[in-house]
Amino acid sequence: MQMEMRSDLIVTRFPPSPTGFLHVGNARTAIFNWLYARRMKGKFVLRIEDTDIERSTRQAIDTIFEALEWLGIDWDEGPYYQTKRLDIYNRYLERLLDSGHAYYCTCSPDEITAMREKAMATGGKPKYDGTCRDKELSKTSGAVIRLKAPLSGTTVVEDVIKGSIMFQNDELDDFILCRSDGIPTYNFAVVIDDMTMQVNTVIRGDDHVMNTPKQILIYKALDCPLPVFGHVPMVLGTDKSRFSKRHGAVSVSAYRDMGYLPDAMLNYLVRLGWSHGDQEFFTRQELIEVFDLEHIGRSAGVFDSEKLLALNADHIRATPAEKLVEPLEPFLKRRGISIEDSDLLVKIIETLHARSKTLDEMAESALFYFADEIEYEEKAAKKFLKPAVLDALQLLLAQFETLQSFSEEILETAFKAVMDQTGLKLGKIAQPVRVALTGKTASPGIFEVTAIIGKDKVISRLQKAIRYIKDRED
RNA sequence: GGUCCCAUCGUCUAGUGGUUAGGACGCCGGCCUCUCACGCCGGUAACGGGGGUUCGAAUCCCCCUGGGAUCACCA
Repeated sequence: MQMEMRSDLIVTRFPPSPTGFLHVGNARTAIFNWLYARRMKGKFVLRIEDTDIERSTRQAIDTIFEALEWLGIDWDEGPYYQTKRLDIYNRYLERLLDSGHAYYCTCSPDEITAMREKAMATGGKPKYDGTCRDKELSKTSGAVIRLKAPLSGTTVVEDVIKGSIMFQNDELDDFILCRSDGIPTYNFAVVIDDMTMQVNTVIRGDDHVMNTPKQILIYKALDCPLPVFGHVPMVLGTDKSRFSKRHGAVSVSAYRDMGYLPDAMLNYLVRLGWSHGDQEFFTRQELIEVFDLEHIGRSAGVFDSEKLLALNADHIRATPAEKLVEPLEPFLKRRGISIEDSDLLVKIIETLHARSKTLDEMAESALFYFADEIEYEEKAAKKFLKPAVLDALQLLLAQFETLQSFSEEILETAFKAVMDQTGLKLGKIAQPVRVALTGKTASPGIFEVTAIIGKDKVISRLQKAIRYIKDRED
Protein backbone atom coordinates (compact mmCIF):
# COMPACT_ATOMS: atom_id res chain seq x y z
CA MET A 1 0.00 0.00 0.00
CA GLN A 2 1.32 3.37 -0.97
CA MET A 3 2.14 5.52 2.00
CA GLU A 4 2.09 9.15 1.12
CA MET A 5 3.63 11.63 3.49
CA ARG A 6 0.83 12.18 5.90
CA SER A 7 1.31 13.86 9.19
CA ASP A 8 0.94 11.82 12.33
CA LEU A 9 -1.86 14.08 13.45
CA ILE A 10 -4.57 11.99 15.05
CA VAL A 11 -7.96 12.59 13.48
CA THR A 12 -11.04 11.14 15.14
CA ARG A 13 -14.69 11.69 14.46
CA PHE A 14 -18.21 11.36 15.73
CA PRO A 15 -20.85 10.57 13.14
CA PRO A 16 -24.34 10.58 14.65
CA SER A 17 -27.33 9.86 12.50
CA PRO A 18 -29.99 12.45 13.27
CA THR A 19 -32.93 10.19 13.92
CA GLY A 20 -33.47 11.09 17.57
CA PHE A 21 -31.85 12.38 20.71
CA LEU A 22 -28.26 11.78 21.77
CA HIS A 23 -28.21 8.41 23.52
CA VAL A 24 -25.76 8.10 26.39
CA GLY A 25 -24.13 5.16 24.63
CA ASN A 26 -23.43 7.29 21.60
CA ALA A 27 -22.37 10.14 23.80
CA ARG A 28 -19.79 7.83 25.30
CA THR A 29 -18.21 7.02 21.96
CA ALA A 30 -18.27 10.72 21.12
CA ILE A 31 -16.48 11.39 24.38
CA PHE A 32 -13.86 8.71 23.73
CA ASN A 33 -13.13 10.15 20.31
CA TRP A 34 -13.08 13.69 21.58
CA LEU A 35 -10.87 12.91 24.56
CA TYR A 36 -8.44 10.96 22.44
CA ALA A 37 -8.17 13.79 19.94
CA ARG A 38 -7.63 16.30 22.73
CA ARG A 39 -5.13 14.10 24.47
CA MET A 40 -3.15 13.55 21.28
CA LYS A 41 -3.49 17.17 20.25
CA GLY A 42 -5.26 15.92 17.20
CA LYS A 43 -8.42 16.83 15.41
CA PHE A 44 -12.02 15.88 16.15
CA VAL A 45 -14.54 16.08 13.34
CA LEU A 46 -18.29 16.01 13.49
CA ARG A 47 -20.27 14.48 10.68
CA ILE A 48 -24.00 14.10 10.35
CA GLU A 49 -24.97 10.82 8.75
CA ASP A 50 -28.26 11.80 7.25
CA THR A 51 -28.48 9.50 4.29
CA ASP A 52 -31.56 7.90 5.78
CA ILE A 53 -33.75 10.69 4.50
CA GLU A 54 -36.90 9.08 5.82
CA ARG A 55 -35.85 9.23 9.43
CA SER A 56 -33.45 12.17 9.60
CA THR A 57 -34.80 15.42 10.97
CA ARG A 58 -33.49 18.91 11.50
CA GLN A 59 -34.82 18.83 15.02
CA ALA A 60 -32.76 15.77 15.83
CA ILE A 61 -29.67 17.51 14.52
CA ASP A 62 -30.28 20.49 16.78
CA THR A 63 -30.94 18.27 19.76
CA ILE A 64 -27.65 16.50 19.20
CA PHE A 65 -25.73 19.75 18.87
CA GLU A 66 -27.30 20.98 22.07
CA ALA A 67 -26.40 17.84 23.96
CA LEU A 68 -22.81 17.93 22.71
CA GLU A 69 -22.50 21.55 23.64
CA TRP A 70 -23.83 20.86 27.10
CA LEU A 71 -21.32 18.06 27.54
CA GLY A 72 -18.60 20.46 26.54
CA ILE A 73 -17.62 18.53 23.46
CA ASP A 74 -16.42 20.82 20.73
CA TRP A 75 -15.30 19.89 17.26
CA ASP A 76 -12.51 21.18 15.07
CA GLU A 77 -14.08 20.41 11.75
CA GLY A 78 -17.59 20.07 10.45
CA PRO A 79 -20.36 19.46 10.88
CA TYR A 80 -20.34 17.73 7.55
CA TYR A 81 -23.58 16.45 6.13
CA GLN A 82 -23.53 13.33 4.02
CA THR A 83 -26.47 14.47 1.94
CA LYS A 84 -24.34 17.38 0.77
CA ARG A 85 -21.52 15.17 -0.34
CA LEU A 86 -23.27 13.09 -2.97
CA ASP A 87 -20.97 14.23 -5.76
CA ILE A 88 -17.98 13.08 -3.78
CA TYR A 89 -19.46 9.62 -3.32
CA ASN A 90 -20.28 9.47 -7.01
CA ARG A 91 -16.72 10.25 -7.94
CA TYR A 92 -15.45 7.29 -5.94
CA LEU A 93 -18.24 5.12 -7.24
CA GLU A 94 -17.04 5.86 -10.75
CA ARG A 95 -13.55 4.92 -9.75
CA LEU A 96 -14.70 1.59 -8.38
CA LEU A 97 -16.82 0.91 -11.44
CA ASP A 98 -13.95 1.78 -13.77
CA SER A 99 -11.47 -0.40 -11.96
CA GLY A 100 -13.86 -3.32 -11.96
CA HIS A 101 -14.32 -3.35 -8.18
CA ALA A 102 -18.00 -2.57 -8.43
CA TYR A 103 -20.86 -3.33 -10.77
CA TYR A 104 -24.43 -2.44 -11.55
CA CYS A 105 -27.09 -4.85 -10.42
CA THR A 106 -30.67 -4.87 -11.58
CA CYS A 107 -32.02 -7.57 -9.35
CA SER A 108 -35.19 -6.34 -7.72
CA PRO A 109 -35.71 -6.29 -3.96
CA ASP A 110 -38.26 -9.07 -4.42
CA GLU A 111 -35.79 -11.23 -6.24
CA ILE A 112 -33.22 -10.62 -3.54
CA THR A 113 -35.66 -11.58 -0.85
CA ALA A 114 -36.56 -14.69 -2.77
CA MET A 115 -32.97 -15.82 -3.16
CA ARG A 116 -32.35 -15.08 0.48
CA GLU A 117 -35.29 -17.21 1.55
CA LYS A 118 -34.29 -19.97 -0.79
CA ALA A 119 -30.79 -19.97 0.61
CA MET A 120 -32.16 -20.09 4.13
CA ALA A 121 -34.44 -22.97 3.24
CA THR A 122 -31.59 -25.00 1.83
CA GLY A 123 -29.41 -24.19 4.78
CA GLY A 124 -27.18 -21.80 2.86
CA LYS A 125 -26.11 -18.30 3.76
CA PRO A 126 -28.54 -15.50 2.99
CA LYS A 127 -26.21 -13.67 0.67
CA TYR A 128 -26.59 -12.02 -2.70
CA ASP A 129 -25.96 -14.78 -5.20
CA GLY A 130 -23.98 -12.72 -7.69
CA THR A 131 -26.50 -12.85 -10.51
CA CYS A 132 -25.28 -9.57 -11.99
CA ARG A 133 -21.69 -9.83 -10.84
CA ASP A 134 -20.22 -10.59 -14.24
CA LYS A 135 -22.88 -9.19 -16.54
CA GLU A 136 -21.04 -5.90 -16.88
CA LEU A 137 -24.33 -4.05 -16.94
CA SER A 138 -24.26 -0.36 -17.62
CA LYS A 139 -26.15 2.25 -15.74
CA THR A 140 -29.92 1.94 -15.89
CA SER A 141 -32.53 3.52 -13.75
CA GLY A 142 -33.38 1.42 -10.76
CA ALA A 143 -30.03 -0.30 -10.70
CA VAL A 144 -27.94 -0.46 -7.59
CA ILE A 145 -24.17 -0.61 -7.42
CA ARG A 146 -22.56 -3.52 -5.64
CA LEU A 147 -19.01 -4.14 -4.53
CA LYS A 148 -17.32 -7.02 -6.29
CA ALA A 149 -16.07 -8.59 -3.13
CA PRO A 150 -13.40 -11.30 -2.99
CA LEU A 151 -14.89 -14.80 -2.96
CA SER A 152 -12.14 -16.33 -0.84
CA GLY A 153 -9.43 -15.42 1.57
CA THR A 154 -9.70 -13.59 4.84
CA THR A 155 -10.08 -10.05 6.03
CA VAL A 156 -8.55 -9.18 9.35
CA VAL A 157 -9.62 -6.31 11.53
CA GLU A 158 -6.76 -5.14 13.71
CA ASP A 159 -8.72 -3.72 16.59
CA VAL A 160 -6.85 -1.67 19.18
CA ILE A 161 -9.36 -2.66 21.81
CA LYS A 162 -10.28 -6.22 20.93
CA GLY A 163 -7.18 -7.43 19.20
CA SER A 164 -7.28 -8.96 15.73
CA ILE A 165 -10.53 -10.35 14.47
CA MET A 166 -10.55 -12.59 11.43
CA PHE A 167 -13.36 -12.94 8.92
CA GLN A 168 -13.66 -15.38 6.08
CA ASN A 169 -14.39 -13.48 2.91
CA ASP A 170 -16.90 -16.09 1.78
CA GLU A 171 -19.05 -15.03 4.69
CA LEU A 172 -19.37 -11.63 3.10
CA ASP A 173 -21.30 -10.88 -0.05
CA ASP A 174 -21.46 -8.29 -2.78
CA PHE A 175 -23.18 -5.72 -0.65
CA ILE A 176 -24.73 -2.57 -2.03
CA LEU A 177 -22.67 0.60 -2.20
CA CYS A 178 -25.23 2.79 -3.84
CA ARG A 179 -28.97 2.48 -3.71
CA SER A 180 -31.24 2.71 -6.69
CA ASP A 181 -32.13 6.29 -5.76
CA GLY A 182 -28.47 7.27 -6.01
CA ILE A 183 -27.98 7.64 -2.28
CA PRO A 184 -24.93 5.75 -1.04
CA THR A 185 -25.36 3.18 1.69
CA TYR A 186 -23.90 3.60 5.12
CA ASN A 187 -20.87 1.38 4.72
CA PHE A 188 -19.77 3.11 1.56
CA ALA A 189 -20.41 6.67 2.69
CA VAL A 190 -18.54 6.06 5.94
CA VAL A 191 -15.45 4.86 4.17
CA ILE A 192 -15.40 7.68 1.66
CA ASP A 193 -15.99 10.22 4.40
CA ASP A 194 -13.36 8.91 6.75
CA MET A 195 -10.94 8.65 3.89
CA THR A 196 -11.52 12.12 2.50
CA MET A 197 -11.65 13.70 5.95
CA GLN A 198 -8.30 12.11 6.79
CA VAL A 199 -9.83 10.28 9.71
CA ASN A 200 -7.19 7.82 10.84
CA THR A 201 -8.65 6.67 14.14
CA VAL A 202 -12.10 5.18 14.19
CA ILE A 203 -13.46 4.56 17.66
CA ARG A 204 -17.01 3.37 17.57
CA GLY A 205 -19.53 1.05 19.16
CA ASP A 206 -19.18 -2.67 19.28
CA ASP A 207 -22.22 -3.04 17.07
CA HIS A 208 -20.07 -1.98 14.13
CA VAL A 209 -17.53 -4.79 14.17
CA MET A 210 -19.46 -6.76 11.59
CA ASN A 211 -19.37 -3.76 9.27
CA THR A 212 -15.66 -3.34 9.56
CA PRO A 213 -14.55 -6.13 7.21
CA LYS A 214 -16.92 -4.74 4.58
CA GLN A 215 -15.45 -1.32 4.99
CA ILE A 216 -11.94 -2.69 4.84
CA LEU A 217 -12.83 -4.28 1.52
CA ILE A 218 -13.79 -0.85 0.21
CA TYR A 219 -10.56 0.72 1.44
CA LYS A 220 -8.67 -2.03 -0.30
CA ALA A 221 -10.62 -1.71 -3.52
CA LEU A 222 -9.71 1.96 -3.46
CA ASP A 223 -6.13 1.15 -2.54
CA CYS A 224 -6.29 3.37 0.49
CA PRO A 225 -4.52 3.03 3.83
CA LEU A 226 -6.68 1.73 6.66
CA PRO A 227 -7.47 3.78 9.71
CA VAL A 228 -6.92 2.38 13.18
CA PHE A 229 -10.09 0.72 14.40
CA GLY A 230 -11.25 0.43 17.98
CA HIS A 231 -14.61 -1.00 18.95
CA VAL A 232 -15.86 -0.06 22.37
CA PRO A 233 -18.21 -2.43 24.19
CA MET A 234 -21.86 -1.52 24.50
CA VAL A 235 -23.68 0.11 27.35
CA LEU A 236 -26.19 -2.28 28.88
CA GLY A 237 -29.24 -1.93 31.08
CA THR A 238 -29.58 -3.68 34.41
CA ASP A 239 -30.89 -6.81 32.70
CA LYS A 240 -27.77 -6.89 30.52
CA SER A 241 -29.62 -6.07 27.35
CA ARG A 242 -28.82 -3.03 25.30
CA PHE A 243 -29.46 0.12 27.34
CA SER A 244 -32.80 1.49 26.25
CA LYS A 245 -35.78 3.52 27.31
CA ARG A 246 -37.30 0.79 29.38
CA HIS A 247 -34.24 0.89 31.63
CA GLY A 248 -34.78 4.57 32.40
CA ALA A 249 -33.54 7.84 30.97
CA VAL A 250 -31.28 7.28 27.98
CA SER A 251 -30.81 10.68 26.46
CA VAL A 252 -28.07 13.03 27.50
CA SER A 253 -30.54 15.90 27.65
CA ALA A 254 -32.70 14.01 30.11
CA TYR A 255 -29.80 13.93 32.55
CA ARG A 256 -29.18 17.61 32.01
CA ASP A 257 -32.82 18.26 32.86
CA MET A 258 -32.63 16.12 35.97
CA GLY A 259 -29.86 18.32 37.30
CA TYR A 260 -26.70 16.46 36.45
CA LEU A 261 -23.49 18.35 35.83
CA PRO A 262 -21.88 17.81 32.44
CA ASP A 263 -18.55 17.02 34.06
CA ALA A 264 -20.18 14.31 36.16
CA MET A 265 -21.79 12.80 33.09
CA LEU A 266 -18.48 12.94 31.27
CA ASN A 267 -16.66 11.37 34.21
CA TYR A 268 -19.22 8.61 34.60
CA LEU A 269 -19.45 7.71 30.94
CA VAL A 270 -15.70 7.57 30.54
CA ARG A 271 -15.21 5.48 33.64
CA LEU A 272 -17.82 3.05 32.36
CA GLY A 273 -15.50 0.89 30.32
CA TRP A 274 -12.24 2.68 30.87
CA SER A 275 -10.03 2.85 33.88
CA HIS A 276 -7.01 4.57 35.27
CA GLY A 277 -5.98 2.41 38.18
CA ASP A 278 -8.26 2.96 41.13
CA GLN A 279 -9.18 6.53 40.33
CA GLU A 280 -12.89 7.24 40.14
CA PHE A 281 -13.16 10.99 40.18
CA PHE A 282 -11.77 12.93 37.24
CA THR A 283 -12.02 16.53 36.24
CA ARG A 284 -12.40 17.28 32.56
CA GLN A 285 -8.80 18.45 32.45
CA GLU A 286 -7.50 15.32 34.14
CA LEU A 287 -9.30 13.18 31.61
CA ILE A 288 -7.73 15.07 28.75
CA GLU A 289 -4.35 14.49 30.33
CA VAL A 290 -4.62 10.78 31.05
CA PHE A 291 -7.18 9.25 28.70
CA ASP A 292 -5.89 6.46 26.50
CA LEU A 293 -7.16 3.69 24.27
CA GLU A 294 -5.12 0.98 25.99
CA HIS A 295 -7.27 0.97 29.08
CA ILE A 296 -10.63 0.70 27.42
CA GLY A 297 -12.13 -2.59 28.60
CA ARG A 298 -13.25 -5.43 26.40
CA SER A 299 -16.52 -6.27 28.05
CA ALA A 300 -19.85 -4.51 28.02
CA GLY A 301 -20.90 -2.46 31.03
CA VAL A 302 -24.17 -1.93 32.84
CA PHE A 303 -25.31 1.66 33.17
CA ASP A 304 -25.62 2.24 36.91
CA SER A 305 -27.65 5.34 37.65
CA GLU A 306 -26.86 5.05 41.35
CA LYS A 307 -23.20 5.44 40.69
CA LEU A 308 -23.80 8.30 38.31
CA LEU A 309 -25.83 9.98 41.01
CA ALA A 310 -23.06 9.53 43.56
CA LEU A 311 -20.53 10.89 41.11
CA ASN A 312 -22.75 13.85 40.41
CA ALA A 313 -22.86 14.61 44.11
CA ASP A 314 -19.07 14.45 44.17
CA HIS A 315 -18.84 16.88 41.28
CA ILE A 316 -21.32 19.26 42.84
CA ARG A 317 -19.26 19.24 46.01
CA ALA A 318 -16.08 19.83 44.06
CA THR A 319 -17.53 22.82 42.25
CA PRO A 320 -17.22 26.21 43.96
CA ALA A 321 -20.62 27.65 44.85
CA GLU A 322 -20.13 30.65 42.55
CA LYS A 323 -19.84 28.32 39.60
CA LEU A 324 -23.11 26.64 40.48
CA VAL A 325 -25.17 29.81 40.34
CA GLU A 326 -25.70 29.74 36.61
CA PRO A 327 -26.43 26.05 36.18
CA LEU A 328 -28.80 26.13 39.13
CA GLU A 329 -30.88 29.01 37.85
CA PRO A 330 -33.06 27.07 35.43
CA PHE A 331 -34.05 24.73 38.23
CA LEU A 332 -35.02 27.65 40.42
CA LYS A 333 -36.85 29.33 37.59
CA ARG A 334 -38.79 26.16 37.01
CA ARG A 335 -40.08 26.61 40.56
CA GLY A 336 -41.00 30.21 39.99
CA ILE A 337 -37.95 31.68 41.64
CA SER A 338 -35.65 34.17 39.98
CA ILE A 339 -32.67 35.54 41.81
CA GLU A 340 -31.38 39.05 41.33
CA ASP A 341 -28.92 38.84 44.22
CA SER A 342 -26.32 36.29 43.20
CA ASP A 343 -24.25 36.83 46.37
CA LEU A 344 -27.21 35.62 48.36
CA LEU A 345 -27.58 32.65 46.08
CA VAL A 346 -23.92 31.76 46.56
CA LYS A 347 -24.47 31.69 50.31
CA ILE A 348 -27.52 29.53 49.89
CA ILE A 349 -25.68 27.13 47.62
CA GLU A 350 -22.89 26.85 50.14
CA THR A 351 -25.36 25.54 52.70
CA LEU A 352 -26.79 23.00 50.24
CA HIS A 353 -23.53 21.99 48.63
CA ALA A 354 -22.87 18.83 50.59
CA ARG A 355 -26.53 17.95 50.77
CA SER A 356 -27.53 17.78 47.13
CA LYS A 357 -26.98 15.00 44.67
CA THR A 358 -28.48 16.94 41.76
CA LEU A 359 -29.16 20.56 40.90
CA ASP A 360 -32.83 19.75 40.87
CA GLU A 361 -32.64 18.49 44.41
CA MET A 362 -30.65 21.55 45.39
CA ALA A 363 -33.28 23.88 43.99
CA GLU A 364 -35.99 21.96 45.79
CA SER A 365 -34.07 22.17 49.07
CA ALA A 366 -33.57 25.90 48.62
CA LEU A 367 -37.26 26.64 48.42
CA PHE A 368 -37.75 27.49 52.09
CA TYR A 369 -35.28 30.36 51.84
CA PHE A 370 -37.61 32.15 49.46
CA ALA A 371 -41.03 31.16 50.69
CA ASP A 372 -43.38 33.92 51.74
CA GLU A 373 -45.19 31.59 54.05
CA ILE A 374 -43.73 28.42 55.55
CA GLU A 375 -45.89 25.34 55.31
CA TYR A 376 -45.10 22.91 58.09
CA GLU A 377 -44.66 19.27 57.37
CA GLU A 378 -47.30 17.61 59.44
CA LYS A 379 -45.02 15.28 61.34
CA ALA A 380 -42.49 18.02 61.92
CA ALA A 381 -45.01 20.41 63.44
CA LYS A 382 -46.56 17.72 65.53
CA LYS A 383 -43.28 16.66 66.99
CA PHE A 384 -41.58 19.99 67.61
CA LEU A 385 -44.08 22.82 67.70
CA LYS A 386 -45.38 22.00 71.15
CA PRO A 387 -46.23 24.13 74.19
CA ALA A 388 -43.08 22.96 75.93
CA VAL A 389 -40.95 25.06 73.60
CA LEU A 390 -43.14 28.13 73.65
CA ASP A 391 -41.03 29.92 76.24
CA ALA A 392 -37.83 29.22 74.42
CA LEU A 393 -39.26 30.45 71.15
CA GLN A 394 -40.54 33.62 72.73
CA LEU A 395 -37.25 34.29 74.46
CA LEU A 396 -35.39 33.72 71.24
CA LEU A 397 -37.75 36.03 69.42
CA ALA A 398 -37.08 38.71 72.00
CA GLN A 399 -33.35 38.22 71.58
CA PHE A 400 -33.57 38.47 67.81
CA GLU A 401 -35.61 41.64 67.93
CA THR A 402 -32.81 43.44 69.74
CA LEU A 403 -30.11 42.31 67.35
CA GLN A 404 -28.55 44.81 64.96
CA SER A 405 -26.39 42.30 63.12
CA PHE A 406 -27.63 38.90 62.11
CA SER A 407 -24.32 37.17 61.65
CA GLU A 408 -23.87 33.52 62.52
CA GLU A 409 -21.62 34.34 65.48
CA ILE A 410 -24.07 36.77 67.01
CA LEU A 411 -26.95 34.40 66.38
CA GLU A 412 -25.05 31.70 68.19
CA THR A 413 -24.69 33.86 71.30
CA ALA A 414 -28.40 34.62 71.15
CA PHE A 415 -29.17 30.91 71.12
CA LYS A 416 -26.71 30.43 73.98
CA ALA A 417 -28.49 33.02 76.02
CA VAL A 418 -31.81 31.25 75.57
CA MET A 419 -30.18 27.93 76.42
CA ASP A 420 -28.95 29.44 79.68
CA GLN A 421 -32.30 30.98 80.52
CA THR A 422 -34.30 27.84 79.82
CA GLY A 423 -31.76 25.17 80.69
CA LEU A 424 -32.50 23.50 77.38
CA LYS A 425 -29.82 22.02 75.20
CA LEU A 426 -29.26 23.40 71.73
CA GLY A 427 -30.93 20.45 70.10
CA LYS A 428 -34.13 21.07 72.02
CA ILE A 429 -34.28 24.62 70.77
CA ALA A 430 -32.83 24.21 67.31
CA GLN A 431 -35.36 21.67 66.13
CA PRO A 432 -38.47 23.77 66.84
CA VAL A 433 -36.74 26.77 65.33
CA ARG A 434 -35.82 24.70 62.31
CA VAL A 435 -39.42 23.71 61.81
CA ALA A 436 -40.49 27.31 62.27
CA LEU A 437 -38.02 28.57 59.71
CA THR A 438 -37.99 25.77 57.16
CA GLY A 439 -41.09 23.72 57.83
CA LYS A 440 -38.96 20.60 58.02
CA THR A 441 -36.97 18.58 60.53
CA ALA A 442 -33.88 18.52 58.37
CA SER A 443 -32.04 21.50 56.98
CA PRO A 444 -28.61 23.07 56.85
CA GLY A 445 -27.15 24.33 60.14
CA ILE A 446 -29.58 26.40 62.17
CA PHE A 447 -27.26 29.41 62.50
CA GLU A 448 -26.52 29.65 58.80
CA VAL A 449 -30.16 29.16 57.89
CA THR A 450 -31.21 31.88 60.32
CA ALA A 451 -28.54 34.25 59.11
CA ILE A 452 -29.44 33.82 55.47
CA ILE A 453 -33.18 34.13 55.91
CA GLY A 454 -32.56 37.43 57.67
CA LYS A 455 -34.01 39.26 60.60
CA ASP A 456 -37.39 40.31 59.22
CA LYS A 457 -38.40 36.97 57.82
CA VAL A 458 -37.01 35.08 60.80
CA ILE A 459 -39.06 37.18 63.17
CA SER A 460 -42.26 36.74 61.25
CA ARG A 461 -41.70 33.00 60.87
CA LEU A 462 -41.03 32.71 64.58
CA GLN A 463 -44.17 34.69 65.34
CA LYS A 464 -46.16 32.41 63.12
CA ALA A 465 -44.83 29.36 64.93
CA ILE A 466 -45.68 30.86 68.29
CA ARG A 467 -49.21 31.61 67.12
CA TYR A 468 -49.46 28.10 65.74
CA ILE A 469 -48.56 26.60 69.11
CA LYS A 470 -50.91 28.87 70.98
CA ASP A 471 -53.77 28.11 68.63
CA ARG A 472 -53.38 24.45 69.24
CA GLU A 473 -53.14 24.89 72.97
CA ASP A 474 -56.78 25.87 73.22
C1' G B 1 -29.34 -20.80 13.11
C1' G B 2 -24.39 -18.70 10.70
C1' U B 3 -20.56 -15.29 11.92
C1' C B 4 -18.19 -12.31 15.63
C1' C B 5 -17.28 -10.59 20.62
C1' C B 6 -17.29 -11.02 25.95
C1' A B 7 -16.84 -13.46 31.13
C1' U B 8 -13.21 -10.81 38.81
C1' C B 9 -17.98 -8.76 44.58
C1' G B 10 -25.25 -7.01 42.94
C1' U B 11 -22.87 -2.91 39.61
C1' C B 12 -18.24 -0.16 37.55
C1' U B 13 -13.45 -1.97 37.82
C1' A B 14 -7.70 -2.89 39.51
C1' G B 15 -5.00 -7.15 38.48
C1' U B 16 -1.03 -9.02 32.96
C1' G B 17 2.17 -16.62 36.69
C1' G B 18 3.52 -16.15 43.22
C1' U B 19 -1.50 -10.49 46.29
C1' U B 20 -4.62 -11.76 53.13
C1' A B 21 -7.62 -10.79 45.11
C1' G B 22 -7.35 -3.94 45.85
C1' G B 23 -10.64 0.47 44.98
C1' A B 24 -15.54 2.76 43.94
C1' C B 25 -21.14 2.73 44.00
C1' G B 26 -24.87 0.24 46.88
C1' C B 27 -25.98 -2.06 51.51
C1' C B 28 -24.99 -2.73 57.03
C1' G B 29 -22.65 -0.93 61.58
C1' G B 30 -19.97 3.01 64.35
C1' C B 31 -17.81 8.01 65.15
C1' C B 32 -18.75 13.24 64.48
C1' U B 33 -23.25 16.29 65.63
C1' C B 34 -28.44 21.44 66.56
C1' U B 35 -31.39 17.98 62.34
C1' C B 36 -30.13 16.09 57.58
C1' A B 37 -26.09 15.62 54.85
C1' C B 38 -20.70 15.83 54.32
C1' G B 39 -16.45 13.62 56.46
C1' C B 40 -13.97 9.63 59.05
C1' C B 41 -13.61 4.36 60.76
C1' G B 42 -15.21 -0.65 60.12
C1' G B 43 -18.10 -4.67 57.81
C1' U B 44 -20.72 -7.39 53.63
C1' A B 45 -19.64 -9.46 48.87
C1' A B 46 -16.22 -11.90 43.27
C1' C B 47 -12.22 -14.83 39.96
C1' G B 48 -19.13 -19.15 35.76
C1' G B 49 -17.83 -24.78 35.21
C1' G B 50 -14.40 -28.61 33.51
C1' G B 51 -9.91 -30.04 31.57
C1' G B 52 -4.86 -29.01 30.60
C1' U B 53 0.39 -26.12 30.72
C1' U B 54 3.37 -24.99 35.20
C1' C B 55 6.81 -25.96 41.24
C1' G B 56 2.68 -22.39 41.19
C1' A B 57 -2.75 -19.98 37.89
C1' A B 58 -7.99 -14.67 38.22
C1' U B 59 -3.80 -14.24 34.88
C1' C B 60 -1.62 -18.90 29.31
C1' C B 61 -4.31 -22.98 26.05
C1' C B 62 -8.80 -26.07 24.98
C1' C B 63 -13.91 -27.46 25.81
C1' C B 64 -18.60 -26.35 28.00
C1' U B 65 -22.01 -22.92 29.88
C1' G B 66 -23.88 -18.16 30.05
C1' G B 67 -24.46 -13.27 28.05
C1' G B 68 -24.14 -9.82 24.01
C1' A B 69 -23.62 -8.05 18.81
C1' U B 70 -24.79 -8.77 13.78
C1' C B 71 -26.86 -11.04 9.49
C1' A B 72 -31.33 -4.63 4.87
C1' C B 73 -31.59 -0.52 -1.31
C1' C B 74 -31.18 1.50 8.35
C1' A B 75 -27.27 3.79 10.24
